[in-house]
Amino acid sequence: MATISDVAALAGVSTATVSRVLNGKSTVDTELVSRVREAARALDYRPNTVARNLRRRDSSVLSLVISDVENPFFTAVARGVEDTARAAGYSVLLGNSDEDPDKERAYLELAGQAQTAGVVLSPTGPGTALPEGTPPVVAVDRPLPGGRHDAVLVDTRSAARLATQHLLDQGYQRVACLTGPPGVHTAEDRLAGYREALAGRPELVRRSEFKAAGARQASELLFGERDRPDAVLVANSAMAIGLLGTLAQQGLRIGKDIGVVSFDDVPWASLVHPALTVVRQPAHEIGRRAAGLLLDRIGSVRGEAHTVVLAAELVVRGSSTREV
Amino acid sequence: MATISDVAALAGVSTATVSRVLNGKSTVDTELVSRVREAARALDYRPNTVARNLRRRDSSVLSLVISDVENPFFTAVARGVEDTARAAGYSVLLGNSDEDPDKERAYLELAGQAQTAGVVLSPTGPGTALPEGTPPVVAVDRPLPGGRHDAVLVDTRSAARLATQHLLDQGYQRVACLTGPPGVHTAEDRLAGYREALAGRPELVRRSEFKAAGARQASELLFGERDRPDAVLVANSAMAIGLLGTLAQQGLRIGKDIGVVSFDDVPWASLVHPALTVVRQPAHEIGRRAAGLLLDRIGSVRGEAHTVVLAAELVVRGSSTREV
DNA sequence: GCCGCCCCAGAAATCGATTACCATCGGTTG
DNA sequence: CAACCGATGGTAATCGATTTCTGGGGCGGC
Repeated sequence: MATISDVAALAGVSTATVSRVLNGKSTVDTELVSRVREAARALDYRPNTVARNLRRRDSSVLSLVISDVENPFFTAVARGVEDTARAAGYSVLLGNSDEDPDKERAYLELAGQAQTAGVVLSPTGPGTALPEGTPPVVAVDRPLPGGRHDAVLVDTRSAARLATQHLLDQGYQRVACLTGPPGVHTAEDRLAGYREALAGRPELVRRSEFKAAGARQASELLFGERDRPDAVLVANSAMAIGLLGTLAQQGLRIGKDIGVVSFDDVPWASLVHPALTVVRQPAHEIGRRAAGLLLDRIGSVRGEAHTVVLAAELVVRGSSTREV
Repeated sequence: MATISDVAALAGVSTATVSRVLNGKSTVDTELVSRVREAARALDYRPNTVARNLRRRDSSVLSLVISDVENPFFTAVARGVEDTARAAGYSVLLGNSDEDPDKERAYLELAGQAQTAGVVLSPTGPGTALPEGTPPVVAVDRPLPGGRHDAVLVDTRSAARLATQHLLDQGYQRVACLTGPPGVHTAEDRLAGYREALAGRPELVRRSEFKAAGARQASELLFGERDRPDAVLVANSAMAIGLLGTLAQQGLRIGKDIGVVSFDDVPWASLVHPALTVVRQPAHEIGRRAAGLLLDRIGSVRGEAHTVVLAAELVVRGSSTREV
């Protein structure tokens, strides 16, 4: 790879001039400008971003650290982040923390040490701490403890309340909630909304990881018991897969014997029969807003932390409507 | 952030000694070792990886450039890459080319300029060229033109042939193939396998992007025509969503009126009714093998290009079996 | 005609690490 | 006893860019 010195030598100027021409920072004689451009083209010169970042002490790369790349919600968020970042001339480097605080920490360290300009982060849990030297952070989906950082969240509690209320309105009597691990903010929030809607009725709560396998196990236990629910609110799409597997195995007719509402409007939600009622979260917009906040923050470090809360939408389909 | 000079000053030694202690490259007096370690701890020192990479002219980061983060196949590949990379002490930076050659090129440039140690790439198409300065590359899913690079592929052609044969064996007469855009290797390969199985029977081929919307349109046209197929081989899971949507709309009973086999064993394949027959590709293993090859290549640049071809498996479920 | 100012471009410092090279010291060998 | 050797640690070069500093030349004002 050609370096800036090679270009300077070929053009017969100093490296300072080459840099000035290529960055357009200062006026340079047009004759020299064309000599430099010519030389750069001839050598197929590309600036070494490592050297540039070292000197400039920043870079035009955003880190995106998400808790599960295999979750369609987060990949949609990732798309949103990428779209606005690219529009602003930034690239996005994606790390998958896999809900593991150690991996998360490793990626955050990398984000700081590699001098990325900022981080969009979906924190694994309440224990998430930012290593020293971490650039500006915007939390998505879940807030960071301390509340000193920008965040883009969804009013998932209201959504859970409305979804539960909807099941009750449809005549389901005994609504269960299958939510995520204790301490995970979204899991607790959805549970809280569920409880609000129950308004004193007896609750029926099970927890598992935000994965299909865990939800499968949890729901098998739930439906193996005497006092079965006749409806379930399930906290994400992967868990819905586990739940629906169990229901099929048990021979329960969804929408009749059992009502189901899931979080996240995945593409296949309309393909199962009956189609799945879901809480649709504006995943793409979450990503776009988060990237927007982050770019603002990078532009000027000052200012209060902003928290944006977006609304979720209940999309009613067959899985929750009693076919009378 | 503390720098190596701060540590050196606090420990009363030179930066060279600090570096030697922290990298264990050379023997250093135990007294100095402990002073340095103490100082590093006291200052919460973390080496600046940008500076380190500049000097060492490499890094322990792998780039992963995939063509669609929202495609479960590629996210599973990504998990595989990440798993082996992390085990070897590497981090993974993920870029989403979104099947767009320009974005792909931008990420490849970044991979080279940021001095990542290597790239795992699913090329967007036959036009993919590697910019000068690109580190070692392993292609996944689709080969790179020229054949001078390592690759991990799937024998998707045989799989397509077997899948088509399976549909014919089940008594379907008029099997269509809904595949990806012209020139995309996997699209062509699957089409070729389909044609092999047809063995001269009249073919019925439609193409669209590897996305649900395109497949939906294409299949609406396909089923709007006079001479409809009675079975379809569809080239990926996103396209299957579009196809299944059309079939439901048309009131066709899957597995009876119409047989369906899709590529990619997504989690929801068993949840639709009837369950979807699929070609299961070993996505996670593809990622692991690709990262393995890449790490080998990074270790020693010499050697022939290796191409690993993995087998895919036909998983027969209800969507392709005539319920007699 | 002289002084000061501005503009431009080169020289050199800088970012923060690694590492080639050299100096010192204690001990061993011929 | 001189020459040598290995271990150790400091000095300074280096990676490849950006940016500050500096100096020379041209031009306007007095």
